Amino acid sequence: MSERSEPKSRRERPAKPALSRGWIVDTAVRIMRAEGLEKVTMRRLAQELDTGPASLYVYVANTAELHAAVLDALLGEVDLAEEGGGDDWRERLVAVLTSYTLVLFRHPQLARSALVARPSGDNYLRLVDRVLALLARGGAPVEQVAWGVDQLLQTATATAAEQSTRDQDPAAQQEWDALTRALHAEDGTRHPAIKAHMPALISGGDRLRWGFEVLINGIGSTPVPDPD
Amino acid sequence: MSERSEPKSRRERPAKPALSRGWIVDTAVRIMRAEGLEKVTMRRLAQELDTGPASLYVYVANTAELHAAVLDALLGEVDLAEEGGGDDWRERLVAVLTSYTLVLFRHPQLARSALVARPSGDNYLRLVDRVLALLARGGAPVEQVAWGVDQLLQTATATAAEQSTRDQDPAAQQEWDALTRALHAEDGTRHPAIKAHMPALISGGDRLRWGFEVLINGIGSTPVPDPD
DNA sequence: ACCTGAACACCGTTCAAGT
DNA sequence: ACCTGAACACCGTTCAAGT
Repeated sequence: MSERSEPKSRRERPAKPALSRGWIVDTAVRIMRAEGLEKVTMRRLAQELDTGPASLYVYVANTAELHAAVLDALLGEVDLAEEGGGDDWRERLVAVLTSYTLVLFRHPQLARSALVARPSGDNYLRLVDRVLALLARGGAPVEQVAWGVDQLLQTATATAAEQSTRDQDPAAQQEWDALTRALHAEDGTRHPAIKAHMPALISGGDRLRWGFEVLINGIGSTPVPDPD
Repeated sequence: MSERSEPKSRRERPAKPALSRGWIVDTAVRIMRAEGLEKVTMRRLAQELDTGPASLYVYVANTAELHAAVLDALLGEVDLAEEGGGDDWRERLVAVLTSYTLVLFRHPQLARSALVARPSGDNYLRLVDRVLALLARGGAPVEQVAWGVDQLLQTATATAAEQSTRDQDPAAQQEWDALTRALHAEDGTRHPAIKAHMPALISGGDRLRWGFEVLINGIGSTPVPDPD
């Protein structure tokens, strides 16, 4: 009874919480999970938080910074493969990188923003530290390990950015279809090498894993250039 | 005299050319060179072509397709290293990949759109064919060569996408500064591996070349997985 | 077939004014 | 210090109507 008589405005949105960076980012993550990153706009976010867009600028510098914060929050889901399994560093390393890639896969457009504005948050640092440690177990020189981590994470991010948008965006799917059609139509007069490599050029298979292994092998066997 | 008496409208924009896909793309390239890809919008382009935005949709499906067309036009600038130099396939391959990366570097935001909507135009096919042919000279199995090309071009594209926006976008620069600061501040308690690899983690040097060499070595020595 | 004006449904960001 | 309404300066895309 007394509940029924409460003012309507108090019951609709129970105790609108005070604005804060944390609350803003949490809300942004929620919108992204439900509707995708493209809906995480300042205006939409403000609407969700029951305020005007200008209010958000007290806590967030701009849209890019907001997206970076959302990304770091998500990196908490990456499995660092710290327990279980054998002690094969290669297997563990591939597992961590695959986990990272899958997280980005699940949240499509985020991978693209990761390529541009590299995260510098806690979760990203943990990931970098872990990949460094595993790679170092292979016995490669420190310079190669240090530069290699960059390459490994970049490949993972780029792969996710490429694939993920393809799944969502029909236009990107069309572009890919156009490319495979162009490759299939190749008669070998203008592009003999494409013709010669043709079945494999398009074939599936575990390219992600192969890509990581290529890098791990290459990193271990390629000295960094003499700085002179 | 007779010139002076010509109607003003005829002299301002001499013989406004008929709309066509080719003319639209050329104009888009011009705007991009002068002011950057972010200014290549349907509305701005229409304004430049002296028409309304709706008219463009007769020739171009959407903004993404327009950007893809601009990208392929630009790939004409890539040096395929077809003459001169020794006949060291590795050197030539690195030269082609570097040229591709530099073209994307010069036209920042384009690299990002290349990652998402892969070009399927003439110039892209020529590039793929050339990289395939050079890589094949190394004697690696066809499957490894075919899958390797993807990896090489992806790394080049991703590197350009990463670096390039950093140069332009002050926000991206800030993110990078934040990351290097975070790495420097590392005391080793939470992230021992970062601490251990610290000088090299941030050092300069020819990372682009090293990255290509890592891939070339890895591609040659890593068999593709058994498909079973 | 090609072209267009006008509209729909949005954006990010700033700034003067309020509490 | 924090918050806001309102404005500025844009977007992509569609559609009915014209030529």
